[in-house]
Amino acid sequence: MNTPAEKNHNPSPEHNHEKCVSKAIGTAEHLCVVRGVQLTPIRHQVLELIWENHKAVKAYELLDRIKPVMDAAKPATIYRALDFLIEQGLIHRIESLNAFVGCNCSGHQHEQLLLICKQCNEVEERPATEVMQALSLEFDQAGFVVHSKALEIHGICVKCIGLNDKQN
Amino acid sequence: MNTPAEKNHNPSPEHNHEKCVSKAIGTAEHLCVVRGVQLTPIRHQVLELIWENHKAVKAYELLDRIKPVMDAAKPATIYRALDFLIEQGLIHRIESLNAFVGCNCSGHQHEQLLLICKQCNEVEERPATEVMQALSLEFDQAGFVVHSKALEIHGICVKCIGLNDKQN
DNA sequence: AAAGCTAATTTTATATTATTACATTCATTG
DNA sequence: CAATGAATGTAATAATATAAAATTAGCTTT
Ligand SMILES: [Zn+2]
Ligand SMILES: [Zn+2]
Ligand SMILES: [Zn+2]
Ligand SMILES: [Zn+2]
Repeated sequence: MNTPAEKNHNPSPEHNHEKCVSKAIGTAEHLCVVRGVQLTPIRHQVLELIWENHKAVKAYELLDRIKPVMDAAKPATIYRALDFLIEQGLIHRIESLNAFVGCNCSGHQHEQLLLICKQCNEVEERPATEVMQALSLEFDQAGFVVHSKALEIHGICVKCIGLNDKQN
Repeated sequence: MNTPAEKNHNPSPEHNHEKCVSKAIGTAEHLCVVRGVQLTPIRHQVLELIWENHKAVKAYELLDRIKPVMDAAKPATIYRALDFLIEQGLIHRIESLNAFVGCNCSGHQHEQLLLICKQCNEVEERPATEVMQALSLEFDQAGFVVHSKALEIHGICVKCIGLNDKQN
């Protein structure tokens, strides 16, 4: 496979991804202890796979990737782990892609604006405070009581624009 | 079937739905002529089914509902019609539900805020100008070039809140 | 009218995503 | 240790969506 999404495999040098991972896993472990829920080996495994990079990843991709380690894995295995991680706010489900991505705001305000790059498939999470405020006003005006939000934007991220420009 | 989503089947008296339908179908016919594209019988049929109400409707529900009239209908029949209607901006796809709803801003600005009621399943489209402006700023700050937006809010609509309150 | 072209449709098959149900195992605690 | 509830294993299937090839219908050109 060599789709556009697979290009740019190496993160930019100034991005220390090991740090991202250790922070995310550390936070997850801590939160689960605090909350008295179990970050079991399967759940831990899935969370690590999701955090291999900042790209949106599909459930069945995760299944394929976990099989070498856990031969018994079935769809339900993955979906159950994903459900748990979503409940605990450790990952986001991207509705418009049927895909998942690690959340790096875990524990704080969780419904962020997701900027999803069509070219590198990376997802940037943004608090977008002004947007959220404008949304609140809108809900008040409409008399609408919010339970959950999916705010997903598709386009080209700043890194890919830079790369594209260089190529010309 | 008698899920919560099927309650409130009668639109409020002040809502003349025939008017909604005739406006939507009229606009669609007009736009297709202007654009030199064909609103074929199948596409027209599907658009009418979608406009039976303001609720989100699933592709396979449409398939079931169109079969009595068009026995030959298959998934591809529906999905092609839906693709066409989406391309022409005549309906919205609701990513977080895998469902569809008529668009009543057809021809104008198309990416609106969708307020989706969990109780009655109706979808309200709102231009939400302030939100859109705040979003634009956010994209500029992020250096992100937008191709498309999915702005979907789930909760309880003002009508259902009213009904719920009366019941207490 | 016949041939050629294009958009739309039909048909069959299959891919992808997600859930259900039930049996079993594991961890915790009384 | 036994009871309990949480988590996992396993199989089957449901729900959503697309691919590909053959056919048809409506035009255009000759
Ligand atoms: Zn990173
Ligand atoms: Zn990118
Ligand atoms: Zn109406
Ligand atoms: Zn409602």
